[in-house]
Amino acid sequence: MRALAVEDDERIARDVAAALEGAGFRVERAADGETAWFLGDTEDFDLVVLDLGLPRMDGLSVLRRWRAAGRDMPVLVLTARGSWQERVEGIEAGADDYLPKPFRMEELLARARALMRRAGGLGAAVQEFGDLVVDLNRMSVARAGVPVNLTALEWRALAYLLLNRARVVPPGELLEHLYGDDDREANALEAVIARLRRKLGDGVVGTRRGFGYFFEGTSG
Amino acid sequence: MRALAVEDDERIARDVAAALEGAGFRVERAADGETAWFLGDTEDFDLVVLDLGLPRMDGLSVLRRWRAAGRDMPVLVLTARGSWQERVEGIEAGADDYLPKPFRMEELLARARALMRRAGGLGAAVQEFGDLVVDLNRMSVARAGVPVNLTALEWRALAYLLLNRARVVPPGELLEHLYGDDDREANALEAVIARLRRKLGDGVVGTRRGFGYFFEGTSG
DNA sequence: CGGCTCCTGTCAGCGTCCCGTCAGCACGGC
DNA sequence: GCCGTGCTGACGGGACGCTGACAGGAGCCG
Repeated sequence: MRALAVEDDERIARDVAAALEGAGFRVERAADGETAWFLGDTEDFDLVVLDLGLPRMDGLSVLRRWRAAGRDMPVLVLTARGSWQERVEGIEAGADDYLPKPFRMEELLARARALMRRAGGLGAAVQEFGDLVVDLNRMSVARAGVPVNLTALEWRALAYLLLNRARVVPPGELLEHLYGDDDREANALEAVIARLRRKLGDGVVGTRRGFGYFFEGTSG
Repeated sequence: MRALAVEDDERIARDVAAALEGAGFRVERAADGETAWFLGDTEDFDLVVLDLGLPRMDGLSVLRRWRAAGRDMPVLVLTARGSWQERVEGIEAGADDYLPKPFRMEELLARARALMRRAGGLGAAVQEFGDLVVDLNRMSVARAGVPVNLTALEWRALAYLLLNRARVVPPGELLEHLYGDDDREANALEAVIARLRRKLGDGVVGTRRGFGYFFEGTSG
């Protein structure tokens, strides 16, 4: 599964690429319209995430050119919130779906998978780690076949650890991801983790004292 | 393959008819609403291209009457460019797609083909989920054999959840899909969902607190 | 034009479930 | 053994979502 991320804002581009890679895509990146157009025209992608405000060639023009040339891969367009005009133009230009900014990475992934499913491909939404089964679309989890009901906050914490598996996530980072503002006591996070652990059992969320939390792929 | 071209501007009508004939359709023409309605009601067409601004009866009324009478042929509506409102009304009235004027004939043909593919192709217009039967062409629903009368808004909500089954749809996304502008209170959506549920019974529309709504394939 | 029906957004009230806080405890490091 | 870090159970305020009622408005019909 190959994806093309077209976005000139370096920070957003990095996040999008990381999220897509975490979902199993091999990701190519383009920071301007001409590069994007060239890549999309000469190579095959299973998914394109396309920002509209691009240097050198506007995103809509890029999309129109692809469509005119018969390139029919699913394209997810990033638009400014509430700008329905952009949306209409996007749809007319051949976009398959649009996502208003700002958005959460999980939502981007969910829509991307929905697109690919519609396109006929199989959106690999279900990931397994030992006896832990995670459905990123339904936002549901099952342990040893038993479905586990997570709240929104718990889910987002787990998903973040999942996307950043392979490294230890500092509590401050997790706090910022979950809330944004930092008005909470640090203990709030600990409470969330505790509830997560009680629901999921051992061997899922680990602690590295003094550093942070991490996802244990190997279920005990 | 028979097509009906409804358009009062003689020049455009001629072009549309020519394009459709070039694509292999046998084309009938109507220049006013009443004639169009009569033809569409009494004869079978595989495709209708419908302009909105018509003498004697508005295009939207024609469309609504057809749908009310159970005529489910694919209808491609021609609207003024950028008229978001017209588009929404058109879809609510039962249009399958719309095309903003001015347009290139190739685009009309492309959309027409896409419509027919959707209507006749394997995209099985009738889908069943347990004792719930949904006809995507007729825009009709039945539960346990009993037909359920949905309003335009309710239908679009259900259809969107259906199209995006396999994932949880955030309320903001559903709101945007239903309305486009964001002027509505969030509660409007809850009201629509509540009415949907009352009509359909349990086991169709589910809620995931903090995330959104989803379609439950497993009817209880 | 006037009356009727149906649709739908808004409002207020209510129940349920979150989840942040607090206090106390367990454990590891030195 | 002491301290600091992190974990846990309990609890209460509050957010979230559901529902019934109501009114404005659009369409339809006479």
